[in-house]
Amino acid sequence: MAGRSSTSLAAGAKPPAPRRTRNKPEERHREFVRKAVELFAEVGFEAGTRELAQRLGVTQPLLYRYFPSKDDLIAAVYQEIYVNRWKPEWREGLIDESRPIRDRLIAFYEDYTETIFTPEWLRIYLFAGLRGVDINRRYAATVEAEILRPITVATRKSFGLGGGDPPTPEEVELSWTLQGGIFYYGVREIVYRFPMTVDRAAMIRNAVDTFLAGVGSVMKRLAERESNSA
Amino acid sequence: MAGRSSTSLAAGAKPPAPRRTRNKPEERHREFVRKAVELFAEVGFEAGTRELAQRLGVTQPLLYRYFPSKDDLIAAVYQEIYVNRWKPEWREGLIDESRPIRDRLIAFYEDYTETIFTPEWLRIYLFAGLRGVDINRRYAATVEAEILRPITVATRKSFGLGGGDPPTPEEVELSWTLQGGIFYYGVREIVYRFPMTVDRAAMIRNAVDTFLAGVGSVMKRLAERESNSA
DNA sequence: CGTATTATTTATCGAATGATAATTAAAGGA
DNA sequence: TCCTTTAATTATCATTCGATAAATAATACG
Repeated sequence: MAGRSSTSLAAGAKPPAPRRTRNKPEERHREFVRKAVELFAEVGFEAGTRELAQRLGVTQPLLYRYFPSKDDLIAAVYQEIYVNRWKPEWREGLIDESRPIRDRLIAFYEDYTETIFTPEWLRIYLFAGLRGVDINRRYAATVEAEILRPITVATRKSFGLGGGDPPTPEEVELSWTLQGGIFYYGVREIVYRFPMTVDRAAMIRNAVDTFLAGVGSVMKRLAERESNSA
Repeated sequence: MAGRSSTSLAAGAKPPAPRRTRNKPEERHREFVRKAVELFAEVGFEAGTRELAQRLGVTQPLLYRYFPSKDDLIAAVYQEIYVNRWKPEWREGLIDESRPIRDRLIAFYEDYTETIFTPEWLRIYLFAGLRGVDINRRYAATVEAEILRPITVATRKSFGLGGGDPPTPEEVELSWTLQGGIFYYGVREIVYRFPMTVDRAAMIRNAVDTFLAGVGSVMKRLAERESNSA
């Protein structure tokens, strides 16, 4: 709430009394990034710096005191969303062999979707991917390493298949299909505002159950082909 | 090939001899749309009309003789991609009960992904969804009606479950998960340029097999719950 | 209280944007 | 061949954009 007032002044002739409150740089920095996340999620990265300044109740050149360029501001937005909101406990929960695989998967996807199924997360993610590939490629690499490989290994173990060796690309791709299916539910709901007829929890449960009920036979076939060719 | 020449003139001082070839409006229209698809896929809809004109070897105001505004040009691009490239035979193939469900699904997804797994299709689709929701919502509604409901019905039949009545939302959502999983493979490959380790055909085969091997038990559970609550 | 620091403002630049009006010249028909 | 039509051009306007320089005033500190 630092710096309320804005445009709702009686539409007189004179400039609206330049309110000038002096804030700590750290707080301003955080405030700027937070509002930038909001604005970029709505409009995209073409959103003007003037629009952002107006929403902050601040003049436009002030932004350039905190961020050397608009691209630096965008970089801070990426950091905020895709680094700060990542939870290491996701991986930890998935490799916790004391719980059934089904519980682990459902618990993970319920928490994960709670984090990413927001307009801010999803829309900025899509904007980023269309602007340049590095952010999304790096994020996808992290997801594969920290989420999908653990899921693949845990699933394979649950079917009594070899647990030690690293999962094959084709096995990991099976987990990607589950991940993508759930992800796309969020895109339809949040980004495309498609009228959803099944609630999120039921979707996750059914997707995970279909995956676990079906992936065993495919993994077995892949394992046999692997051992035959070896 | 109407109007070659462009910027590769000897970098003299004088204007590059205004080449003025007169073309039929219909051809120009198609040519403009085709190049607009190309440009918008690369840069997004913020791409300048001057850039487009330059790529066409034409002056910028000429665009406004064929399209009253940039938004009309964008609308023509949507028409070209999401209407003209839709194949009614997709639905026909999926409801063809003379072939096994597995063959139908694999054949459909191989042909469908061949159509949509291009930078033009995918990137413009994502751009469109971030610009406004109507295009994508309408497309998703078409996919659900023409593709996913047939898939759901055919799958249910293949498990000996009731074939007549319309599929429940939860059943359709199961097919959406498959659709989304495959769709997201294309986004990773084409848009994010993620290094793919499994080729498209294998991915489709494994995704469909996992779906068919797993969806039966979930559909049966849904059917039982349905009949119990009735 | 008075002075130094710096957060914030005002003013402005240059480039790029979508769009319009007026002008020019290529093609088709008599 | 001339004349009508209209495709395509040149010239230009009003906005908006990211960014910079200089002026101003709120705070911290002595």
